[in-house]
Amino acid sequence: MMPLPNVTGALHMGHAMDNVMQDLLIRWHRMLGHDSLWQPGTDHAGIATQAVVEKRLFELEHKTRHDIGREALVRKIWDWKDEYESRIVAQQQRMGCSCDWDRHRFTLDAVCASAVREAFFRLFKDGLIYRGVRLVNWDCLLQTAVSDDEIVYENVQGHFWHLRYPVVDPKPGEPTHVVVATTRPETMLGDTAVACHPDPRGALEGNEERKALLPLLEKLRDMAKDGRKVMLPLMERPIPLILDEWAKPELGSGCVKITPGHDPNDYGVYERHKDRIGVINILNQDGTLNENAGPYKGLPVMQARKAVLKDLEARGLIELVEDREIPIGHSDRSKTPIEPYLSKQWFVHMGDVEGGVAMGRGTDKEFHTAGLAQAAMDAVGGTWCSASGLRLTFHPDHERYAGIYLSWLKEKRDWCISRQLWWGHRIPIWSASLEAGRMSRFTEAVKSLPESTYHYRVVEDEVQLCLRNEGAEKSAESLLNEFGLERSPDVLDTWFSSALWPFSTLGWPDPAGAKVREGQTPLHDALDRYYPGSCLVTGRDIITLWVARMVMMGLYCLGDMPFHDSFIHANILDGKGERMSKSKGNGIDPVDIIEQYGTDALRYVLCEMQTGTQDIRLPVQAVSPFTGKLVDLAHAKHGRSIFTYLCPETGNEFDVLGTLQDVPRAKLISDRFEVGRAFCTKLWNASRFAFMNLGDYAYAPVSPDALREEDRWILSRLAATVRTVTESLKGYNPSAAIGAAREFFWSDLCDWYIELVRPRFKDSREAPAAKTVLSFALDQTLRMLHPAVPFITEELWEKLNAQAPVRGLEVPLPKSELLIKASWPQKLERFEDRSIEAEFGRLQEVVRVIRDVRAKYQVSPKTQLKAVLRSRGESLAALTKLQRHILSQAGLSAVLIGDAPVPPRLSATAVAGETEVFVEGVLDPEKERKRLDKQLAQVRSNIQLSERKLSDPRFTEKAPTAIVETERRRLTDSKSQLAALEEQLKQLA
RNA sequence: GCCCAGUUGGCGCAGUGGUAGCGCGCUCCCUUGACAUGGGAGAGGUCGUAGGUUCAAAUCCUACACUGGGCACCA
Repeated sequence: MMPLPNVTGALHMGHAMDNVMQDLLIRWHRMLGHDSLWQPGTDHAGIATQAVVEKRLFELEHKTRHDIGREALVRKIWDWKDEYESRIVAQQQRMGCSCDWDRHRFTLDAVCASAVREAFFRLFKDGLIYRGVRLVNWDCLLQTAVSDDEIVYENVQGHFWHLRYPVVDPKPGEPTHVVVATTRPETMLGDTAVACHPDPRGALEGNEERKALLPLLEKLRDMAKDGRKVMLPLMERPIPLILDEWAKPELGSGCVKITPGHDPNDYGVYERHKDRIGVINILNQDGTLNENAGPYKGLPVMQARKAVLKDLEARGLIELVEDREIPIGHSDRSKTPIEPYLSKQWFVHMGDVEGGVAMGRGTDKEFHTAGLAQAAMDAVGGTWCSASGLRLTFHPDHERYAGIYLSWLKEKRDWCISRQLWWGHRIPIWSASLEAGRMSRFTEAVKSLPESTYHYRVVEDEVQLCLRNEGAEKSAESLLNEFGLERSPDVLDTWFSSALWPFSTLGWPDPAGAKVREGQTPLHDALDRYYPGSCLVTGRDIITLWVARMVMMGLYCLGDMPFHDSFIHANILDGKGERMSKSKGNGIDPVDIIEQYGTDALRYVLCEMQTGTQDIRLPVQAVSPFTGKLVDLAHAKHGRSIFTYLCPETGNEFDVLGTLQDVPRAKLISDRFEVGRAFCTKLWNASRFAFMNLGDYAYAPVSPDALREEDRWILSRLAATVRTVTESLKGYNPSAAIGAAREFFWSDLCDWYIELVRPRFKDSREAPAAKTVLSFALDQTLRMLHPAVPFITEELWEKLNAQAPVRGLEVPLPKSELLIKASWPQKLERFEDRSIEAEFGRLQEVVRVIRDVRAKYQVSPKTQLKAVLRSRGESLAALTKLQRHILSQAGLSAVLIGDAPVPPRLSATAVAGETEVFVEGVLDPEKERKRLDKQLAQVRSNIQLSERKLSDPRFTEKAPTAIVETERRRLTDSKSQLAALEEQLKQLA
């Protein structure tokens, strides 16, 4: 399942990472022959989208949603959705996402809507959805409840006011005032009590500093026991002193004002003292004060605060004002401060339930659990697994991500699912307050509805009727009218529908009857075939909001996991380490990268960056609209605003958000993607070379003995690479996979094999085997790279098919016209050959040493040199065998190899492992001495290290023998190197 | 406040007990028919700090510092 992007706006690099990781996996699995579905879609994103559209409506037309009404606003949001959904799909398609596009879904599609309806119905019937009066987080601008997850805390410079509440009729020896402190003084208008601790002495045990307060607190405790009151100033309302442990003697004055209507903790206090104190709501939905605020009615919160303070000041009731940094919850969407607000909302019961909860009721996977949250907790780690044997594993660091998941779930806090919005799935509840007679007539009449299409609950005098689907709505029409039942105007939290995404998209609860859009693939067996799914790919910020809820709802509705793997990829940060986002002006549109560097370059680099749990810093550059050059935003100077920068060359100002009319817009990109472009170019050119040389290649089986050393070497390297790439993908490590493929392709195939094999193409006896191996290696390379860089590999595949239609070694490989449908490389273990790789390692070492001599002496590559190699053991054998390659790769006209050859008198010398290299005819004693000195220093320090180790009996006794052996060998090698170098230095002198 | 990560060459990152790697950037050399968006060679790191465990620590443990994240709370 694709993590459905919000239709709030276009995709940025974070989404690109998410989508590319999914495409990498889906293409790989497709090549492995797995039955694969990648279900694409978009999310209506309730509050987020409505907020964006409302904001624009106000900016452009100076209207609020109330000015234009529900229908008109919803129409505008649909327009917005259409625009951005098509833009998102276009972005994803340009990124090469190989989704099942004919199954694209939107969370408000009919298919999804029926799942939402069904899930809601079941939860309601099971008593897991209820309506309650609760203190919720209220967004005064959008005028809706928001969940805890939609709040961001920001530290704001504020004050801490200490207020004095007069005691009603103080007796002698009693305080005349009680001091309470608050950061929100206006809430005092809604105070219904002042609390102090029932046992201040116990609470202050061991707290010497605060002991002085004890007499006062004990006095207040006694007064509270006595039922005494204080006078709430301004409102002139007597309110009781109560005893509650919420009052912390170690803080402030030790007493606390209780405002149950506007503080979650105080609401808790209210619930414990319902018999004595009440709840007063002083706010209107728009954040102004209501009639309960008396003279302050109509004022917005901040103005009311000033007025209240002024009046308290005038009465001398402010004891102290402290400056203080206060974390204030802001609505993530409107960015305005959240007000705790008492209102009726719908909740999903997350905690344990008496008698437990039946999960997947009616399916063959049905099981029982203590509660919804508990079921989701059990699904990760532990011994639980579903009836089909599944549980959830996070990748690449299960413990870490499971920790985040669990720490959130274990709170088991009820989930507020109602939103006072117009954009979303409307809650399928019809309700009315009925007096007793009508209520009993209703309960009779409702029985006429088709059984199992409805469920109702009576709470006090209110009936709450849930209708299962649109059919049920039709049959209930007259009943609804008769009793005046009205549908809730609220819509569901957007996460409610996304929690169902893994099966709502597949037609649950009725795949056969599911109404898909015109031209889309009908669902039929889709649910059986693709649920449970296998893997969910997402970022870690979504683990709680979405992953946990999908698990919960999947288990509840179908009795099984929506997926068993969750791949958590890195977040993309900018050059300063800040999260990338459009609104911050550091967001990169993947399409801009694609235009600059190409899709495959984008994908290649994203894969390379996805290493593990490490977030990725992606330095962002603007393309200067004046010079076309890149300007690094981490170091550029700002212009007039934080979204404008100065072009360092021209000094002109440009804008990265594109909101300022008079300032030119600059595109944002990152030169980090150059690597990807270079890789693709190299791949293209190397393939071109192969095509040129394959010429009239026709496949003929090649027996292993027809292979030359370099053929066996490259096949061995290829075999190891296929293994590494496959294992890395299995372990959700794209970086390791692409790294291994790159290393093979570039460093082995291009830098060595192609160079070694080049001469053979001109030799008719040598050419066939070389062509067979080259075409095979290229074939396998393209397959391995395809999931990461699909476009260029597909193009090259077509050309390869034209040039060498049949490829293979001992047997021909099955043909595939398209690479996307070709199979993943088979294991090539039979070619893994450590000894040939070791031999080539020695060859490469020697060649490098000779090239180094050339570089140091600035000998032109055209100049052919002569060399003498003094070697022994395996090195001697390998070098002798590979002599022709030494000649061609080091640019030698002659080479003499032996265990005791006579070194030329005047020669540059070097040591490569067990081999001494003498390059004839080039010698500058000064330079030579420097080179040898440097090598000597290295060898000496190695010897010192080894000797120190070996002379320590603790090492030789305690370390594993293999390690000690290696160390001994290292020392012998180093010593013979030392001797050789010293000998060479002596020759110079 | 609690918890979890990260800290490795100028930059971005690998490396989880046995003498530090990759890519970019940098320096030098090279336009030889795949490729200068390239090739060859090279310089550059006492692995955040301080202790500890171990024959041996970038790697394990403890503390601290900084950065990021999660959770809770904030009269």
